[in-house]
Amino acid sequence: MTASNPLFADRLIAWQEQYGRHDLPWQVSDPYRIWLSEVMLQQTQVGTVIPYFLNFIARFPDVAALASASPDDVLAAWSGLGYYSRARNLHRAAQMLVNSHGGHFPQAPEALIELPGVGRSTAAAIAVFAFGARAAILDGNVKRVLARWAGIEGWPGEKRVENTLWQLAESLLPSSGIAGYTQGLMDLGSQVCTRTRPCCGACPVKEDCVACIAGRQSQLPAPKPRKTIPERHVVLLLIRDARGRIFLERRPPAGIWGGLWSLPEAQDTLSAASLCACRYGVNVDFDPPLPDVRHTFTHFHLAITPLPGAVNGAVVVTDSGTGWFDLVDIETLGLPAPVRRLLK
DNA sequence: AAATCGGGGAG
DNA sequence: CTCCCAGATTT
Repeated sequence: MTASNPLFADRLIAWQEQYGRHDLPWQVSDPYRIWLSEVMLQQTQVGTVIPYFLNFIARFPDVAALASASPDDVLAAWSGLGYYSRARNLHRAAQMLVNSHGGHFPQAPEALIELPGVGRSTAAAIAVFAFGARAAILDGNVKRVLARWAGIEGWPGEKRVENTLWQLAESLLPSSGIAGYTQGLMDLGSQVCTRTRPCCGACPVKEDCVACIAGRQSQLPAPKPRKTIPERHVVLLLIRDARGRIFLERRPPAGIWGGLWSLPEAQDTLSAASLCACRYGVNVDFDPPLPDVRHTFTHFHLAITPLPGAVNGAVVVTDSGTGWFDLVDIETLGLPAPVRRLLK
């Protein structure tokens, strides 16, 4: 049902006609402008591309003009867009078109993909918009739309996930109205099915969207797995009083270990004493730090430096967010696992 | 500060 | 094949 639902394309086409974009400067029949826009849009947003596009076609109105331009002039027209290999590839491709294709664009995606700077998705987009070919695109917007609609798990940068998405994209193609459908996918991804806070109320395929139905819009598509999990470091203070009790502090309600009793936390070993005096009104003599303890969370590593110390003199009365506890009582307290381990 | 984006090129 | 990069922009 999902992989071959004809209604998906029909709803998208109808939505695009009413709500999609129809007046972009590259929504023309000229393959040159379509190609140029697709390359510019590869890593750059529509709003940024428009002025560059207009300037570019003013300077280089067709393939022949671009092919005969100097590399410096092409780069100059590209300056500010970034990813300058796109401009160099564009220039090379224009010369290939003039020298090997009589200045005309080949129509098949398999031929278009031979041009430098044109990959599978860009080749399909050109073939669709310029020649009405029945081909699937898969850019970032489309990946997001399809991953959400079909509930495809995993990070789309992963080969397996990307293959699944390509397969799905091919299977959803309509038998007619390919240009409106393709434009609709792009428009939906950029205007409705946005990365954060998608406007699902305005979506034409919300009725059978897995992410929308399950409320999993923020989880699909899965984000890129962090290669290096961030490393954070804290100093946890093991403060004892004369009776051997340990000083604990209740953590703020939100954030890590929210609301749990925990050891006081310092930025570093040097600032610990002044922190205790200032914040808790106690004078603490600290011993040398104990060896670090590592604890791994889902999204970061935490290196804990345990810093033992003892209060000298009378203990000042504390507020309800802090307290002195006997080790036996600590057993029954809600403590973060690494803190509990530390206290043993 | 970290993620994003499609294609090319290196390994 | 599988990484890793380019760069401006967004979060």
